[in-house]
Amino acid sequence: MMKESKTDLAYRVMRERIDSGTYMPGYRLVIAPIAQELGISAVPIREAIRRLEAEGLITFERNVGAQVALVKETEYLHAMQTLALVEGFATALASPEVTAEQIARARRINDTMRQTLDDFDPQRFTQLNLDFHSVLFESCPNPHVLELVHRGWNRMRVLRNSSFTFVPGRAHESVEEHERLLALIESGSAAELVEQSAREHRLATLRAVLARNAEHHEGEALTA
Amino acid sequence: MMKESKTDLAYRVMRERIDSGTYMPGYRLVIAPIAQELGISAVPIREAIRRLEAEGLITFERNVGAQVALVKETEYLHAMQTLALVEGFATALASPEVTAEQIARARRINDTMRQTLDDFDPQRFTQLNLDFHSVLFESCPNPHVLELVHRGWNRMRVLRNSSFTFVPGRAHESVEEHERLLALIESGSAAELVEQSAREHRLATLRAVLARNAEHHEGEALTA
DNA sequence: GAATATCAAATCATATACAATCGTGAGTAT
DNA sequence: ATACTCACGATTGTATATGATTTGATATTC
Repeated sequence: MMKESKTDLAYRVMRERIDSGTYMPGYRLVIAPIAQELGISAVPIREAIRRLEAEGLITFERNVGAQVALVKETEYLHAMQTLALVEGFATALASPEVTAEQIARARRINDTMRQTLDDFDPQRFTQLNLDFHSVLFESCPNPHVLELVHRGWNRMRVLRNSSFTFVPGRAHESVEEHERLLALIESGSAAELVEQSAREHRLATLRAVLARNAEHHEGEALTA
Repeated sequence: MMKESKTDLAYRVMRERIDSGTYMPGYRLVIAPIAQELGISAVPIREAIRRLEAEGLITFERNVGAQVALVKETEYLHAMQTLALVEGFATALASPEVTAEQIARARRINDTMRQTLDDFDPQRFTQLNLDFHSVLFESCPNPHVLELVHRGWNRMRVLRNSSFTFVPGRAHESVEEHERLLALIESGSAAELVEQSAREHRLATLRAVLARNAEHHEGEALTA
């Protein structure tokens, strides 16, 4: 087994900290202290930062440095819209290839989601949601599209500790939509229908979050 | 005016050489000689390589190095399929915002394309095609989607000097489809219709290339 | 003769040292 | 008070040197 490179180590550590919220959006990633803490030099840190930048988790400015990406409402809208697009397509591409076993597995996950609706844990629900869709994506033959899906998920991860958290009231509908989506795939529906349905599923979540935030800040109107 | 950083210089030079075909697909990008030639050290070269990798123009393997991306037929299919997806969506998003001036500009470009059909130059036609769609994308409000479009174009650029060149016979249809697309946008058609139409436009090109290559190699069958 | 071990050259990976650049705040003129 | 300049500290950018890994050729064993 090959030892993990320093660059990969730096990437992994920073990535974990962004995911866990240790580095909140806006946090400045200063190279020198991180290098000292990890006991490695600055160069691998720089390369890891480039990588995180390419994935959109952080922003980088020349001679100024890197910071965990800040996400404004329009940014969030655009990211989710894009995610809806690629998830919808990935689901449609996978649809004809999905096996009965995968359907069953996805349905089990969705049942678990339904059970957790009583005492709701956003973190856990989000993870189960990822698992659910991951099962469907297993059969997607186009790795490019899957890569874009993962990019989108990364982008969302940064927001877990921001104001764009999941809307509890939305969870019920989400579970029902999952069920309908499975039925659609099971019955061998046309790709366009599956794509449309999966896309709409994500867009509905987007609209729920935006509506909640609009109430909360009672500020700017927005066109979904 | 800020001086260009060494990393940017290295990126620009390598990028140009990949685009122009000086570095063909499969060409190994060895750091040391490039550094010596440009009169800079290895570190900026490495970072530029990371960036090119993130954009998908080159592949990189640990302790082995980088080479200009090789694209097999299935790879090409997936990349084009993805491009069709994001271009279609970008066009649909832009559609309601497109101005009469932009329509006129796009139509002029398309007219130029029609004129070049007589003595056909793939390189020039491809460029005009990019210009045409770029005009429509000017109004696209979602920068994420636009970024994905550009990623897709980068991916295609590598192929200019491979076996996946444009099919001359396809050019005529392409010009006509452009005209129909403009009419659709002008008449304020529904987003779904525009998206479907723009996506299909790209997929038709994909099918033409695949069909040509299938004849040429008369080898493997493929499911478009 | 085929498979495997050995070694050297090429290349990548990282550490260290120093140069270039940027942001900030004190000081000064208006 | 405001705007401007400048110098300093913090931080990034790059060069050089050295260590680590891969690869391919050659030798060796069975």
